[in-house]
Amino acid sequence: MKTRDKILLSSLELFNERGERNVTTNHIAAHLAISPGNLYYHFRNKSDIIYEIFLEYEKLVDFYLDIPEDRAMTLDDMTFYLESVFDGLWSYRFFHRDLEYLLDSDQRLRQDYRDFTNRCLASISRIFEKLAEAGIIEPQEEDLRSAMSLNVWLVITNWMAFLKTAHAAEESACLTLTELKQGIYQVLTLEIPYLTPAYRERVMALREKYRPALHD
Amino acid sequence: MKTRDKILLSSLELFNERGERNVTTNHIAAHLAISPGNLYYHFRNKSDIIYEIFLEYEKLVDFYLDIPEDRAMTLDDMTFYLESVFDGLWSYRFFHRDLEYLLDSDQRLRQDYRDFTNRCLASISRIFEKLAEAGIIEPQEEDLRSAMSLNVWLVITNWMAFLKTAHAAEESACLTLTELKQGIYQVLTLEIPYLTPAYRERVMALREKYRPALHD
DNA sequence: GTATTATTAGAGTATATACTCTAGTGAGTC
DNA sequence: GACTCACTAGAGTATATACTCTAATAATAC
Repeated sequence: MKTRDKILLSSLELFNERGERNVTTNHIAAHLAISPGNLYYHFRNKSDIIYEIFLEYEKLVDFYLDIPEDRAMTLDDMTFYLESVFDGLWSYRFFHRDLEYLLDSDQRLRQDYRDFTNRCLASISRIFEKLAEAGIIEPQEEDLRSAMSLNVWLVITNWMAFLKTAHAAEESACLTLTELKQGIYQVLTLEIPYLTPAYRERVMALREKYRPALHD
Repeated sequence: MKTRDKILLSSLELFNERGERNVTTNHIAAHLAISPGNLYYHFRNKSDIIYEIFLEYEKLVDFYLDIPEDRAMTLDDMTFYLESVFDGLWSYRFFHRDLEYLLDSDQRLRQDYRDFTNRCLASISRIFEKLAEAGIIEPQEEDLRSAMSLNVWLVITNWMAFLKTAHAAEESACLTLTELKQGIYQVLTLEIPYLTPAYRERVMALREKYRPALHD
């Protein structure tokens, strides 16, 4: 594997584990057993590394949230979207943690992230629309749909932060993908009142699968 | 005013303006035109300053979320809770921005914040319960009520972070209390499906007051 | 082979950061 | 006037951080 790619991979790993704030370029170089000079040969600065990682993240989520327009939406589709988005969130979890600081340090990233958010919100809204077309949820006015989409986005992107702060121990590492996916339970909670009678039972059963084991 | 109090006040001001990460103890001292030594005479370290500010924040929110048990809840009460909580969030807005890092650096704070969260969640849940007793919303099972409360908490505590990232310009300073209160619109969106016919119109009208002016 | 280019090591730098240490000052007490 | 004690100044320190510079080595092109 190319050094450049190894740097991106290690950076992501360290950022996720310890938080971007606690990971310096020297740490990254040391972790790879290369020199700082080498790292700076491949990247102009730390922001550039983060920016490239964001581009990967963006690509992944855009791929997941691609909505097929040639057919109706199924419950399986919805499950896939939820699972995928939380997978993506997990893989790039450092990103949302220090988001504000990152955006303040890199205007390119700020603009791109803004566009990214808007695309995600549009996708979520489109998913709601197609779920309604498929008779899974009741159709809603556009106003309500976009406000709901925004709430879904808020719950999704901040679920992990909540989990981390709710944990008693400092070992942030003990957070698991399974726990993260309890976020799906929270998202489905938002949908409950809008479910059609035909699908209510099935969605509730799906939701039950993600119920937190023990609310500590 | 005592130097100690001035330090707390200036710290809060600078933290809110620039973010805790961008404010050093030297900055704080310089801003007050006192020496670093002076600052460290009053506080053992930066964490201690933050911890004391948290205690203030906690006290304020606990005060706001005190729920009178001797009478029924009104719509005005609900409006008061929402307005107050967003006011508190605004006054201590630096806190949620770097929350994870802050909790990692101070175990005392982690434990206290955890308890604080649980109290808030309990209050939100209790508010829902009393809103149901007052016939404003339909009563719900406890399970659903706590999941809903958690969603409300997520929307409230992360609304500002969302606003900051959605803004195109870097001037985070241009964020206003008015914009922040559009978060109330989002919270009320969560309640819509549960409103009783008797109150639906009134709550919807209330919600309309907080509607974002222009969804840019 | 030779020239060129891509890659790497590793020492080094300017600056910042949280925090310490010593030497006071000034207001009140007896 | 001597003493105490809360408070303050300001220089200083150890460490960290992002990043640079030079020189060397490996890979590739001709």
